Amino acid sequence: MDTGSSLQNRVPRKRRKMQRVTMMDVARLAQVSPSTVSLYLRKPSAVSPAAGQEIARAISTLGYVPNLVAGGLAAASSKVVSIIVPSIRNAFFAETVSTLQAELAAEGLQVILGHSEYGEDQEEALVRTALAWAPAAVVLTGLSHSAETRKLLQASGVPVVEMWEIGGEPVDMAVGFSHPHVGASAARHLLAKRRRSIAFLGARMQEDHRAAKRASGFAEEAKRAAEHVTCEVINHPGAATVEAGSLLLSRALQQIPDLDGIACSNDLIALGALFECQRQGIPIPDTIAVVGFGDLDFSASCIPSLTTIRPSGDLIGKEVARLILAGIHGEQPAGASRIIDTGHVLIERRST
Amino acid sequence: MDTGSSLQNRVPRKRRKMQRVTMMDVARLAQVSPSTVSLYLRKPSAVSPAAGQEIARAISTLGYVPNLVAGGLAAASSKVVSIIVPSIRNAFFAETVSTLQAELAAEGLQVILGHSEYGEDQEEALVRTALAWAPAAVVLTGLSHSAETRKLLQASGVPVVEMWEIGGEPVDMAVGFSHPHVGASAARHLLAKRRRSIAFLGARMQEDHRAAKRASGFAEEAKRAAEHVTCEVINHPGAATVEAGSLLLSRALQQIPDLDGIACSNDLIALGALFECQRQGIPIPDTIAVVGFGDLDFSASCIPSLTTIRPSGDLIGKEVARLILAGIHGEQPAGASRIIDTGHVLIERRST
DNA sequence: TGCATCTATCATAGCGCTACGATGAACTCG
DNA sequence: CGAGTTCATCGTAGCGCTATGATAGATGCA
Repeated sequence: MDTGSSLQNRVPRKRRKMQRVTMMDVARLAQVSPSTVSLYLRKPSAVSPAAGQEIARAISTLGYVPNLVAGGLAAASSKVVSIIVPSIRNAFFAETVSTLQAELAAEGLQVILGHSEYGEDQEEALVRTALAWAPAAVVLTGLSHSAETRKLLQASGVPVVEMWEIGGEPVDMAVGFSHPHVGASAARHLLAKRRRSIAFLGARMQEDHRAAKRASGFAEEAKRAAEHVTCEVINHPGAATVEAGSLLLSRALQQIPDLDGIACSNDLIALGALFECQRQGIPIPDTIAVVGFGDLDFSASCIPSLTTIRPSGDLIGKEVARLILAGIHGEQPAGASRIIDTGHVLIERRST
Repeated sequence: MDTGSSLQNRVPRKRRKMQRVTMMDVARLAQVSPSTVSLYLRKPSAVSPAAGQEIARAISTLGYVPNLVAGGLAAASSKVVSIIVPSIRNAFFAETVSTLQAELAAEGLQVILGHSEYGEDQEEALVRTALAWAPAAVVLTGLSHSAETRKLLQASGVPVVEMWEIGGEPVDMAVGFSHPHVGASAARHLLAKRRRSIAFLGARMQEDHRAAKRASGFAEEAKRAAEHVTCEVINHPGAATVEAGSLLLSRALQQIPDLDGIACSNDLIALGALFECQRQGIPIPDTIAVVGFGDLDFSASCIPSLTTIRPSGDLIGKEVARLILAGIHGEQPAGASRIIDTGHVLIERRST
């Protein structure tokens, strides 16, 4: 209708706000074209020092902040890595996410976080929105996912790293360790300490498949290793907390009166068991030996100090970052190098 | 040069890959225009049931995943909330972030995470990249930021929530509690228990301003409350761990031989102190009363159970989410309602 | 001096989507 | 029965940036 009349040469005819300082503004002030500014931002060496200085000055004068959303769209790859963990409240994953975030941030990558709460459907929804960001990579926890999740990921063509578990076929890449082996290590250690009535105390194993695998590795090793060994697996349906550990120990004592060794699926549970023994006056390790998992903050300092299996969430984070960065820099890991075993270490302390 | 000759009607003349299933593809298959698809995605009720069904079918046939990067650019507001915490390894922040993530995810908002590691410069860099995503909101920890950070945030016009601290002037909104008050509560509790030689055990207080404020609130209350009260603040330069707690307790005993009460800036430190007392055969609370902070997982179950101050990271997360969502839905909180005091609760248990 | 080779810079076409305004068709009602 | 209203749908101009190829100048070499 109106052709943009009157005084203002810039009638706000169309579209939204135009507050933001854009690359155009910087270019105008620095007396260069927008492309040069863009080039300077991505590859400063390709721009003459004079122009570069001018641009830098303009950027700081205007307080320009590049719009990564626009950049991501134009470049068809946003500088984002999507991480999906069961829960960040879990110290294991907190450690991994923390390390991963730090490593990726150093390369200018942002971390987008999601919590699946151990639910496959929830994970699927998270993967869906994750992919909607055209991420540089997607990081998942474990190897168990819904069929739809796998399909989505495969179809997207985005690099995928599954962490904290190996021993199955990953969608793309995997960094972690074998959970059955962890369980087996714990069992072997207890058997070596001449324990014959042992139990695995776990929590939420109906959902936490990895904990369940540690339990079955434990049970199988116990069965294989020797005759006249009693072995039970006891599950607490709620979260893995110190309180759950106390409950589980009481329950184990009811089921196995001559209990002399336990492995816990988590150091929090082990700590709860320690406390419960102290309450009941059961000497550790004399009567019951305790092996934990996780080597958490308190495990070296508690009384008695806790024998535990350290999976190294830190190392997992570092390796995941390495794989992702390698992928971004063009190297396509193939074959066996797509699966990295970070192993586990049994740290013997006073509780066994 | 070449005009796009030969067999292929779609020579890859210009630009990048065009693999992705776009809204155009969906529109084509569903026999509607792209705008209708977009409308359907954002407001299904505005589209006729017939067209909607057709579109839904097309989406699932093609496995279409909308590109939020493009959407964010077009709408000038990406569906992202940037959260910057000192460290996710800290159980407090893990809890808050977890809750916040869950609440925001329910409204279709993604969380982008950054760790400042208690560094103001690092925080500034994080804020800069955070703003580069044109986020729907930015969430920071605490009220202490570099001048440049504040300027950046103010200039951006993005809603900002500072959490885990109130008692100063926020950039925009704040949700948290008063740290000096927490310290004072701890001091009052110890004094009420007739303790007269008390100490505050903290870690990393040169960087963790909030812990430092708890300490000074503690010291001031002790000074104010009564004469002939000895009060020391002892700092461990490293991270707040159980081990640091043991060290700090030993140090406190050296400095104050007749020590009879301590407040710890963190339950991990308190647990370390508990363990150290147990090792040295010091009865708790008879000889030394212990107050913690955080009400962590183990605090109710340890021996003796820990008197502690609960700040409720959960509640903070919920309130932050509420503020953000209100802002997105157009309500602009003003005045006092921009600052929410979540308070703190002292939970008395066996350690005092 | 003439022509090929660099180098620094630029113009421009999208990236995939949303929001705006417009267009008909269907419906209402005096 | 025609003017006004509502409703579903559409066409299209950007959002701010990057990547591509083009264009001048500067330089090299015969």
